[in-house]
Amino acid sequence: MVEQDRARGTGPGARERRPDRKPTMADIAQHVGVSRALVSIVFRGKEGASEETRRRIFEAAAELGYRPDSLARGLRSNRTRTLGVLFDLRRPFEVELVEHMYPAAEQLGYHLLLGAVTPTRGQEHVVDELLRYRCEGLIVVGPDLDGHRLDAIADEVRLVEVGRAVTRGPVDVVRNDDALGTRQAVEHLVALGHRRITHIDGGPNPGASDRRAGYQRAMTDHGLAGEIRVVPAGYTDEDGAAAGRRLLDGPLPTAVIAANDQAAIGLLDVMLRAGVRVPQDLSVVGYDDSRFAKLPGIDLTSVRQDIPGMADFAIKAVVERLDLPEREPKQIALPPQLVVRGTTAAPHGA
Amino acid sequence: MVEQDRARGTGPGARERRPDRKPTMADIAQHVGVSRALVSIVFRGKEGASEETRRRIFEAAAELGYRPDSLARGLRSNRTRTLGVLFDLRRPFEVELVEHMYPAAEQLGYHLLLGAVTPTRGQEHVVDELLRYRCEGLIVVGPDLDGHRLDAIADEVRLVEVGRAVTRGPVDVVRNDDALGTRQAVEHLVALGHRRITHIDGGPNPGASDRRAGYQRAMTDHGLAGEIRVVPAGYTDEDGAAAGRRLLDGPLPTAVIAANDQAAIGLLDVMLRAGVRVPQDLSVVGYDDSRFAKLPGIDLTSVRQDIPGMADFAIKAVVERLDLPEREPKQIALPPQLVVRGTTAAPHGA
DNA sequence: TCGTGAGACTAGATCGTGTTAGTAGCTCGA
DNA sequence: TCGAGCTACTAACACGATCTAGTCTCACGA
Repeated sequence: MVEQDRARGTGPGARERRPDRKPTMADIAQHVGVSRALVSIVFRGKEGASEETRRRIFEAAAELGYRPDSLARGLRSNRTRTLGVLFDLRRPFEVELVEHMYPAAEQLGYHLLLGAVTPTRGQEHVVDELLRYRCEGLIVVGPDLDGHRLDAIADEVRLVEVGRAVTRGPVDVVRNDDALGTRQAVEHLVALGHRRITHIDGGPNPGASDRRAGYQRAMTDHGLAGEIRVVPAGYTDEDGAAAGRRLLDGPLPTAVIAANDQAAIGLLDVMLRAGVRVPQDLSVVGYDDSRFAKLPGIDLTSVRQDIPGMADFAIKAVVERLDLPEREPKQIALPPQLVVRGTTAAPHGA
Repeated sequence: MVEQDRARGTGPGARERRPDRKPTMADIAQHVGVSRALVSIVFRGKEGASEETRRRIFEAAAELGYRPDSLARGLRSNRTRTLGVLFDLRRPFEVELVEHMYPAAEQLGYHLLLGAVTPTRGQEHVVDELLRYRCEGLIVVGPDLDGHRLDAIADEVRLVEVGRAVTRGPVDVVRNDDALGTRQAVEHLVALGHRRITHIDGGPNPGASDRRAGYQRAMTDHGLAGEIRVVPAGYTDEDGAAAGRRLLDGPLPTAVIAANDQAAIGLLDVMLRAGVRVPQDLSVVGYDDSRFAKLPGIDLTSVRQDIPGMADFAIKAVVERLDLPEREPKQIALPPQLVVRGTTAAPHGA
């Protein structure tokens, strides 16, 4: 049997396996006395092996400490069942998103290959790395790449973008309905009796323009177009603090909606130091419902993005396009939810 | 030439490459008119190819959009140059550690394969997955696995543990010198004039017992053995808040050292609500120097672990053991650094 | 007795690369 | 003229799995 000769050592002492080499299917085959192909059949759960043989093969595998080789499997079968996820480790929002992708992928029988963008590794670099590992699909969280580059990537692999508003080409897109989030914030405040509601703007950051537009439209819809006021800022503590100092120069509004939690926290700090009581003198709403918002000392009313929903959609979208190659790409914006905590209340005069 | 016939289509129209198949070295070889082996030589930068041929091969590769296949490469060469990293996505400390591992690995020519532990994927599961991808080394951050299991893993692959205090077996270990951190905190407070310094304990959590021991020894060394007081708590906001409420029942110390930042923040909140001024009435020190500590509204004095140092050591340790198989495993504890912010000051009476 | 079909199993090609052993062609010195 | 030693290159096997196209055995019906 040529098959069996391959497994090293037909000479004396052939029985023992080399301790420095990891066992392969050939080792199991030899141990059980069947062909390598049959071992493969058993491991893939295909029919064509007797119950008795299945049992013996599994036993031998356990005894030898066999572990299937993903590289060989992927190479031969052209199906790695692997999805690449490109994200930024420094953004807690993205990390949380990734965390929720795991169970979704697992349920559909796919693995996740994480590609972290860091200061030393740009998105371009990470995409390249992921594709070398033969990901079948790619999920790009918060893409920085320009449209042309993304088109080129979509040409090579199924692509899903998370968090980008406008896209063309054969790409699924899932994002938060940012405008709806600030609208919810406005409506919450209006219901409490507020009218003088100011928006702390997020500048050029992702989602910021939609958040601003949502604020403006909601204000207008409630007959408060005359009260619209937007203070330019950004997504950092410092941006929020600077905006807070600017607010203190003039007459205070009764409520502010910040573009995100960080900015809200920076603003909160400035206000508290200036003796402005929150929520009695000023209501504050953040955006993201981050871990910071939940801290006992902060307890910030904030807009929560549907992270599990986005993760789930992203995974299902790639897998669907893998299974049904001609499926049309979908673009979806999931509704966020306002989480009311301690920084909002009825205005003083109400 | 048998070699060239393998590249599909020797019949009419053979020139065009199939758009649905990714180009391989064989395609480049055919395009340039050399053997596949030579293409491999050029890509690996080995000698044995003329400058002219090198140039033509690189040109063809660029033109065809060739991308080396990591699976095939790893399979054949038995060198994946990949290090598996097992960590918990929900722990910002570990995420930050991983972030710093990237440049260290890159510099040594290794890739990182991230294996995230989540509620649905235990450490055992993740280790298995990483080994299937033929990682050459494994870095386990905050291992939960018992010693026997880790020994078994160390038998299959080079292993480095991050953050575990005691281990045996052929394993490198890098951790923070937790005891030194609390000692630094004690010395900072003593220098400010404090004597009644209480420790908010971390319970059974990783590092907590060392932090407690460091506190106790440092107090004793400064002749304050009689002032030692330990309040049982944990690593969460709630633990810290509960400890704070207990403290309020008796006479307050002038300073507390919490086992981590979260607990410190929970405690801070309780104190501020109770009208205790920080740092005038009570100094508070945290541990970890997390993002929370840096928030403007919190501004917590805290002990910073040397995250870049730990990441660097972990990567270098695995790679060294890969290059020099007989190198003795090292165990190291890196010194932390106290970051003084706004929650510590001289005690009231001083 | 023979053909047929199903069940259990195997041989050999194959995925894309790395690697070893070799060959063709050239120059050079004896 | 020969062999040695170089450079530039090629053929063929290997890695560990999957997959196609079989083979062998046995039972069954005609």
